[in-house]
Amino acid sequence: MRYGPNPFPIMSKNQKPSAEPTTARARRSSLRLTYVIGSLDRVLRRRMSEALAPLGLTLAQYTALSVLEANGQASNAQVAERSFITPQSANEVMNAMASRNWISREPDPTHGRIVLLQLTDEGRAVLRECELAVRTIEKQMVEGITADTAGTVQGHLETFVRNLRG
Amino acid sequence: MRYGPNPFPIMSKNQKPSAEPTTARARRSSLRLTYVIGSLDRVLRRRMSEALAPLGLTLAQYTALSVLEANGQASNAQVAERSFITPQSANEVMNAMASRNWISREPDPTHGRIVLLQLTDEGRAVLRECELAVRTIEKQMVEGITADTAGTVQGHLETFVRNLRG
DNA sequence: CCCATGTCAGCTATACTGACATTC
DNA sequence: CGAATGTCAGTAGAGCTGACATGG
Repeated sequence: MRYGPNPFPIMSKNQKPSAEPTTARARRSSLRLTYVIGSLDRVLRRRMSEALAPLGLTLAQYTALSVLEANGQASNAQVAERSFITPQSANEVMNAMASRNWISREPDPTHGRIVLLQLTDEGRAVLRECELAVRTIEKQMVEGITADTAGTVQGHLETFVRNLRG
Repeated sequence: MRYGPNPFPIMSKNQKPSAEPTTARARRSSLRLTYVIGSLDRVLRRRMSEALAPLGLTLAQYTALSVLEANGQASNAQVAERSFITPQSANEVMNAMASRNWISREPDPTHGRIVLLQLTDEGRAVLRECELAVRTIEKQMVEGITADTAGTVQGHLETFVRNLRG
């Protein structure tokens, strides 16, 4: 089975088309919010990875670049926190990106242990290309709802994250 | 570093507390919706896995059980579709659950190749326990917003999934 | 001393691609 | 034959835990 752009026919042919329609719909809508979030992340992750692959980076790398741009400058530990991964994992991602000259590493002047990470011009250029690709996907995703509504949804999701963090 | 309930101080001590506040906030809110979705899924996945581990199952298994309950009966291929994984991956999950007597497998009377999967009573019981645990997390997640709003958000997310699928 | 940070190493989980048989 | 399904492999990459050094 293909997992490209159009791979998911919801119903296979030999499934009864509408056995117990009410019950089935009631059941489906009772699927937990957590399930929907997981599903969305799955599809999104697949689509984004596909879009980023031709540009030569992984989703984790794109995330790290985004975090760095949003913060201007950050330690590896900070990037890890905001990418929701361990510092060790973040470190690996950073190694890959440093070797491509997408990020620079310089010691924090106020703290000898910390290494400050920052986007290079080259990294910024790559990031811009990525955002073009991602924006297309995001646009398709929110098709049919207003930008305002999308913003509201995003706000709620951010609340969810905060609530779960403690 | 711990990754439990309270592990994420957003700012480390030696970061300038509010350098360029306006710009910083503008930047943060410009973080893509995709990033927020990914973050939420990460945290949620961690929390749910932690909650399910004591019950003896993985998140993938819980998802499969949920899908089976929502559909009553399904082939492995169908479960795979709705779990957004490949049939091969689904098969592995199903093997684990069949060996624990959480699901039953019987040949489809109308199609010799298809194996219909179904929850056993035991599987249903386990699923109920899981839902208790998950409900707690979900409740914490949506704290502060009404059930109605949560439903609206879920509706939008479902639209997102549909839009991305094609 | 304690804690945070960075980072090397090995491991595990998960889901993937490939290949093949079977059924209609 | 072609399409869908099930399933046995092997693989790959992502992230984790452990361990250790270092700075404040």
